[in-house]
Amino acid sequence: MARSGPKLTRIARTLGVSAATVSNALSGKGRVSAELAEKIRATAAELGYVPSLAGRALRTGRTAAIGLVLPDIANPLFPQIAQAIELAASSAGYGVLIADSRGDVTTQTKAIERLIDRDVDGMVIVPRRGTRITDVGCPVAVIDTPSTPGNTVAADHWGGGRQIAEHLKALGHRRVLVIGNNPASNVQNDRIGGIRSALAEGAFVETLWIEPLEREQGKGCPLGLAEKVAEGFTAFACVSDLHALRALTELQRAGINVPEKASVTGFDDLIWSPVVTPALTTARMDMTRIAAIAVGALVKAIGERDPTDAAIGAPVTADDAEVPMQLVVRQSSAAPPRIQFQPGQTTANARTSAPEGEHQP
Amino acid sequence: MARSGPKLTRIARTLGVSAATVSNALSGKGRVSAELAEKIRATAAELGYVPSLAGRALRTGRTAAIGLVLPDIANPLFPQIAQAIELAASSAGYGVLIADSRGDVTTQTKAIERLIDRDVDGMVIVPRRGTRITDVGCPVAVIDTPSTPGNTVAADHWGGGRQIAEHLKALGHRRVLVIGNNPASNVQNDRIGGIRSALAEGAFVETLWIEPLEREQGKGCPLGLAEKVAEGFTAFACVSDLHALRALTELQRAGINVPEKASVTGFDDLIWSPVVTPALTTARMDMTRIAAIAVGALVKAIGERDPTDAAIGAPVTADDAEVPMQLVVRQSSAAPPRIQFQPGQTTANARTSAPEGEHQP
DNA sequence: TATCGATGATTAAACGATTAATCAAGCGAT
DNA sequence: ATCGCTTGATTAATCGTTTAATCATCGATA
Repeated sequence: MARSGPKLTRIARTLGVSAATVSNALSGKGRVSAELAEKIRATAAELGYVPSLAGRALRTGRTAAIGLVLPDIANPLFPQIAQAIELAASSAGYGVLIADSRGDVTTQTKAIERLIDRDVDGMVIVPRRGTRITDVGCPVAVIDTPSTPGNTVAADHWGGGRQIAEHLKALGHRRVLVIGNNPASNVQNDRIGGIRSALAEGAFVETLWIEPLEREQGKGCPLGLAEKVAEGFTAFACVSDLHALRALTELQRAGINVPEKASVTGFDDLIWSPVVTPALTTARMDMTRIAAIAVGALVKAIGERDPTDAAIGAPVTADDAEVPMQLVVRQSSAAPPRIQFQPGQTTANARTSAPEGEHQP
Repeated sequence: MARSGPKLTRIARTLGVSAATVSNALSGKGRVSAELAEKIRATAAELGYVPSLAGRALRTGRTAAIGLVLPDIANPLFPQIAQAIELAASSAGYGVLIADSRGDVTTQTKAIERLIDRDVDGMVIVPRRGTRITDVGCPVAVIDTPSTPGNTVAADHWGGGRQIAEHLKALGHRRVLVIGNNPASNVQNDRIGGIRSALAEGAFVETLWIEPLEREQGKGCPLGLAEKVAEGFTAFACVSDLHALRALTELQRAGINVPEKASVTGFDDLIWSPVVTPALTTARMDMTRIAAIAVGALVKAIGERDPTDAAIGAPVTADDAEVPMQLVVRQSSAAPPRIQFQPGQTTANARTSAPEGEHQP
């Protein structure tokens, strides 16, 4: 209720015109003379007029609010996403309502329903791994991965995987262990696909899935990376910085120095990545751009939509659905130990990227 | 606009009564006979009636939405907080609008203004370190620390500090380095105060502040913990798990095994705490309870407030402003190395808490 | 000069709910 | 039988904005 501020009628009365004229002048819609419009804008600004969203919503059927649905709000990416979406939305004049789904599917449905009941104009959904977004009854932007059908916009996870892989290859790694969490995740599969494709010739790649392993051995169980090192693996390419962190500390704990004896890479450039020792090499998404595209497409769809009609179909589409990832090289990746080098390899090139100090045996 | 769903009048027409009666029946306010009320509720449920928030907001001046303001949305605690607040708010019938302030003070003010312009009924603010909440013009619940004036509810950070300290003391630690980020933070000061107070007799405590150090030596600089170990420090009590992680990896990297040669503790039980090796000993806040109290107090204040009056004064108060923290003992804390033990110490007791394997020299 | 069009502003209805004021009916007591 | 009170429901106003329809004015055209 615009906290006791001036209403439209207040401005109208002040200038001796009708409320409709004020509305027209401010929205630039009806027919208002230039000078009167200017005068109206001036006094509106002077009085600090802020339109009542409630009044407008009632009349137009638009609440100027969008919902943000994340599968797992405990996801460490959440801050990045929320921040980016909020920025994009607020500069487009939209508010952001959050919906928690605690990973649970039924809870997610409930959360979406609550948003609908609140009459959001649209929603941004980062779907839970593998979940298909059912028709929700308002425009929806989906941020998942380019290979997902119905995806609106996403980082080029595959390309990010390629970049990580190229980086490791250039350093001289030939036996790489890819560490993922759950094979049902589209994002993870794309990242891994990218890694494998870039490493296809001349390198051996194996994949370790954490979640199945933990179902067997219990949460937080060791991943057995020391054994993998013994098997000749020199690099651990993790599908998220969280797993990279896990790998890093497990290796360190086992006395395997990173990056001298083994390299570790992650994804997403999460908060701790630059802070740990050694700082993590990772691939970052351009969340600001992704959010801008998602919200842009959403707002466009909202504008084109007749607010009185009911459900609409598929998620909205954007012109630019694929945003490149950026490789961030830090200290957790370097050339593999000498003994692992294959004959004919350009060791010189690889060595230059290795951090100073702590040389290998 | 309750997406093409049935309106009040629709129910009224179906039953041949007036809209006012339906409204009264549903809200239980006016005078409606029991059987008619029941019939109305039944058909409302059957038709799937959802009241239009916009219509209601316009009439009552209540939007049933609250704002959530966090100083730094990149804060890794954000997911926990947001999740808890959202849960508490939604079960009280409120939606949660997020406001990003990117750490910046002016941006924070802007964000708060946007929330006001959106007519939130109240807001929950987790203030930036040291910031006093100016009068915002709607009820406000502040979550900071019990010692902050104007605080509504918070974890007992001091008590959490004491628990960490008691734990370390019981393990036998006598030289403890406390690691904080910024001395201007109320929360950090309380945590450190608690630690120091419990360690006052019979132990030596020093505090290391990261932010000042980084201003000198650059972001991500080493904290020099190996030197501290050489100086005889056996435990590093960090004011956040993020710093604990930094300390842990720096120590591991320097070849100092945790917890055999040095213990590391954190705060907040962040996402990675159970996952790293060794898993972090930490102190957790009961965010669910804190959020419930904050939102409860807020909702109460909203209910008592006359929606037409303007600014109100101080933040709302709650009966129970101090929620105890919970010590979570994991593998990163153990008895200090033998050589550090003071004569007359009950080493047996301390040893029992130490993890098996990897014995000290 | 009467008419047509364009221009600039006003009127009034509508969005969907809440609520104070009003009204009708039933019943007990005077 | 009438007055007054309670009960149960209706009427109508209201919140603040938007917008279709209307109206008045003036200049130009026939």
